[in-house]
Amino acid sequence: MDRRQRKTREAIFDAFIDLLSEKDFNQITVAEIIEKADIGRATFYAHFETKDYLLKELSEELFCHIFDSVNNENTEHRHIFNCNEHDSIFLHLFRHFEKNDNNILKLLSCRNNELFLRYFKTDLKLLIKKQLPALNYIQFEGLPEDFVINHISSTFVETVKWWVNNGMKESDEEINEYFSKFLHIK
Amino acid sequence: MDRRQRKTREAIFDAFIDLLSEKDFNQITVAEIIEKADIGRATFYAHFETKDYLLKELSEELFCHIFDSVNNENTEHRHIFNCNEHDSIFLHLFRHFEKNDNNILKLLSCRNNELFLRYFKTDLKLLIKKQLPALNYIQFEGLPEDFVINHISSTFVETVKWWVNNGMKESDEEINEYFSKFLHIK
DNA sequence: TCAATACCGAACTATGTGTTCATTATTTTA
DNA sequence: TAAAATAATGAACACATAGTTCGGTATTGA
Repeated sequence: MDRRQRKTREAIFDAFIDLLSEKDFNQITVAEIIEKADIGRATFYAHFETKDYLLKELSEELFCHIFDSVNNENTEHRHIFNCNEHDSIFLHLFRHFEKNDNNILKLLSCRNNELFLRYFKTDLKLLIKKQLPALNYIQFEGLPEDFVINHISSTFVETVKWWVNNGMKESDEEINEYFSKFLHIK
Repeated sequence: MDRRQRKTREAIFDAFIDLLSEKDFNQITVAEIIEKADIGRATFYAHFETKDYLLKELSEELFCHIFDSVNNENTEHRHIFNCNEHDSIFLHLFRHFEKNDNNILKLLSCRNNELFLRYFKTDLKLLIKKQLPALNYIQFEGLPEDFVINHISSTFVETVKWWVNNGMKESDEEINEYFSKFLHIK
């Protein structure tokens, strides 16, 4: 990818994230984005068809390495996040969030960002579906699998939202305990 | 209220509900609403400041009697819905939904209607908060009350959404069983 | 060096929002 | 039932935002 393209793309993402933490997605205009990113109007539309696609691509970029790190879990990763192979994927995710190494938290917690949350849940469900056999959800036996996955995913997202919106006073282990209590695991 | 006002208001609500089951809230224009409702533009704005307020007032109207019937539960109500005083409030709500006596189901299940769901959850939380002592949530002891209430409310909404979007094949008792399994009650 | 291409910027069309106001129709009340 | 009050009409209006177009300029990669 051309360096100019990379720079422009990055500038748009940065401006957009800034604006998203200030106001609702629907209230953000393209004019504001390009002004903050300091690029031309035509340039914006050369990169993103609409504001919706911008959010979609930003989401994918943000989710990419956080989900990948859980999927392709390896020794290096476990060392960085100080966890062992028996920790649940959810604790891994909470750890990632607490480290706040990217802008994902800012977006997960801001008001009126349901579209972003929907994208997050979609990816999270795929992850849960893959890991489902590893988790012992005997207490949900008899319920349709997609129903259970949706429940776990929703509960996780709601837990993160509550956590962030309450100032993240709890540690990653604590909030994982809370979450586990809801799902009755371990 | 003037009969003309009532008629106009009703026409707007009906047109709006129709459009909401066709497309996203954000994609609906005032022009479409007034065309379907067959009223003038100025009339619309005489009734509702914005499209957002329209949704808010519609929501309140729809929620009003469903939540009231649970709150001011009496013999007549129990007779109509064939339930006894020990049934949980959630079973009551599932019963209401299965009867589908108003348009609430249409709106709860349609895509991209997060604003409506947020209003619903807000009212539902108040109801749950009131009923919380009656329910025995010992398994959630140690967790902040608002966190627990949010969890119950979210789980209920997700259950209803899944139920409706899967064709409501389950009976009200069955879906209430599913829901109870998630919350580990009874 | 040079061809490709990304950016610029300004103008333009199109669409939707919300307001205004004089006129007409309906309802309320005295 | 007549008069006053109120609601609806419809068309025009100003305004904001979206998304496009295009000739000129700057940057890049080979």
